[in-house]
Amino acid sequence: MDGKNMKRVTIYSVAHEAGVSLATVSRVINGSPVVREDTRQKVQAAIAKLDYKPNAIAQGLALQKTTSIALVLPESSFNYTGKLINGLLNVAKIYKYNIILHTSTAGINEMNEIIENVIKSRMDGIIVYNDTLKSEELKNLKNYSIPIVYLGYCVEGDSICSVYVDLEKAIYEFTSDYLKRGIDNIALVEDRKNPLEMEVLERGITKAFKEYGKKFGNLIRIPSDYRTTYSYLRKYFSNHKHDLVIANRDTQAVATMNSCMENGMKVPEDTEIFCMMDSKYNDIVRPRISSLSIPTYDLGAVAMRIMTKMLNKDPISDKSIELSYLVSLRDTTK
Amino acid sequence: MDGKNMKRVTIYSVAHEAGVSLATVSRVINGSPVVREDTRQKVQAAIAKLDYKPNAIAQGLALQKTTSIALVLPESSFNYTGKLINGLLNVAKIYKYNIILHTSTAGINEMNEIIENVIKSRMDGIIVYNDTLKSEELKNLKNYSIPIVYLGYCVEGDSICSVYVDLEKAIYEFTSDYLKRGIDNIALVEDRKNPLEMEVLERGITKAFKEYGKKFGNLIRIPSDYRTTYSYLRKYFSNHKHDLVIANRDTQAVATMNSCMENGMKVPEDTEIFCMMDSKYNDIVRPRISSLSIPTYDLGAVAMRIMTKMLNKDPISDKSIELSYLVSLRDTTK
DNA sequence: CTGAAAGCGCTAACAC
DNA sequence: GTGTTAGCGCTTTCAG
Repeated sequence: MDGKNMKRVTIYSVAHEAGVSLATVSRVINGSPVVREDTRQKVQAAIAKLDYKPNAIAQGLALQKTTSIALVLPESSFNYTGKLINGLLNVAKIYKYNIILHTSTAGINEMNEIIENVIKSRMDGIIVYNDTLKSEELKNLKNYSIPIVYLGYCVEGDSICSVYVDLEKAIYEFTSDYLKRGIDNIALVEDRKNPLEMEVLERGITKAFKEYGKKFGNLIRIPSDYRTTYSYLRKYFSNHKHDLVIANRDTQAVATMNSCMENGMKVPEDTEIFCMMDSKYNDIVRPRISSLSIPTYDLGAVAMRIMTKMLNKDPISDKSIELSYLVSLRDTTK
Repeated sequence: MDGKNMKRVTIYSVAHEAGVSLATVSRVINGSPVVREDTRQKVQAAIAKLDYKPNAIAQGLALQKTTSIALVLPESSFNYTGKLINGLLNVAKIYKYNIILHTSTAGINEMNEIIENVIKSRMDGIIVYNDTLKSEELKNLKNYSIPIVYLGYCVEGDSICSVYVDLEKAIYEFTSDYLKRGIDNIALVEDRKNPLEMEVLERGITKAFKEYGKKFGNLIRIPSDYRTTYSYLRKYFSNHKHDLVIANRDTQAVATMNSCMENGMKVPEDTEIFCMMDSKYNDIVRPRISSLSIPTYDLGAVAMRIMTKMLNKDPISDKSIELSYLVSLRDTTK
């Protein structure tokens, strides 16, 4: 078959080839039960012969739906959203949905651009991860009454569902356990790239301290003139010492660990280290860093599944789904 | 504005609101220079008033193009394709192209499914990373004369361009340098997940050995009954020793390092370690692993740019673009 | 069970 | 300059 000079093969070509009307062809394409068996055969033969592929664009126009959904992620987040994407894609594949990938840079106002695009392209839905979407933009999106699945936080709303892990509870429980044992020299390393997540973590840890009649004061802020977390921590730990240091991402946890060790501290004997967001590297690096294990794959898979439900207008028992976490204690915990 | 019960706003609505014909509205949307300034104003006012967004699907139908291109990656590859995606997405954004993300599992024959989808959705082009696409499938794709950009290897063809780094040359040069110094106890760790890449590496290293009148024989195969590379290497290095061990991905390099050290070898004194595919973790892990630095971001960016050229039918000076690499020597090299 | 025809929203000749 | 009209490829009443 020579694609180059070939006339486009449309539903008309098939209809003509099979000697039926295009309506009939449409019926067999869509598996309508009314068409007689022998005509179905004829049509299918014609389809095969011409190698006909229904034009999804035209179908989209006629049906007012695109079976495409937009996925918006923070730029450069693939190190920790990789499994999420796999989960999402795998169930999207099952339901025949296409995923259009967008990334947004924190701070830069390109989210509205993305929304514009999503509306113009008539996406059936949009899945947004984390703090990529500010509430004003969210409101903007609501005007178009497009189904939204929010990943990472619990967000309530009309055509919004969310799938998340309660990080506030996680860090609250984790630190409470230390406080109970009288250990309160606990520090939290700032993650400059995820301000919203930081807020959540700080809230959780503060709550734990308050319950024990104490005040949390060891948020290690990384000054903006330091390019990397490591370069600052290296200095910080030369004259600071904590019993437990909690970091958000694996890179920050490793940076913490390296900084401590290079300043002569023993891990975990002198300071324990804990990482909020697990990654495969936590198992690989020595000593292996203890961390929270979050079902990232499931986050994506569940998000996509609930999206299909919204699109099918299926009843949704729970508009916000909380997934549970595990604590994986490894070498950086006593 | 109440999206729910609002009538769809189309080009007709705008035309009516502005008191012009839909052709005129179409002209101002597409920035045609012929329309008079005051009517343009009228139309734009109407567009703003109605919050009209052109339907990209209808445009796609009329223009026979979707401004969408498919990106096919190996499943679970996001750890090392993350920057590539960022590069791709950033230039796609500039040219207003949407990226539809697909993943394919090695071995499983789902590539044809993806191709089917790509054709049905009338993607303008397809960008494929690495060994995701076998030659038979590639031939299949050629029937549809859809522009293809192949990432990772040099592939020649009619409507095919490729962007790649010559890994064979890289490993050839790197090992040659050792051989020149008389060091020939060099081993290569198998990467079960990237068979095609392994072939390339083996070819390069074998060539280097041959040029020095030697034979390369230290390919460390990971038996299939071992779940992880590490679990096997752990055992392997209890009775093997090499001067230099080369691994493909960072995880394998770290696994190698851990295995060596846990078997009492000193790195790099006893054995040096080198990693073919750089990642940010190589800088973080201690000792820091020496590696090849590949311009992953550029791979994506260049691929997308050349794709736009193909789509614009711009003249393309070079259908296959080789990007250069750097060797980053860190702590695992003497 | 099948066909005819209207419509999905937009573009692009072609008139005026 | 602007309007008219014929597609783009498909779905879906509505007849028969």
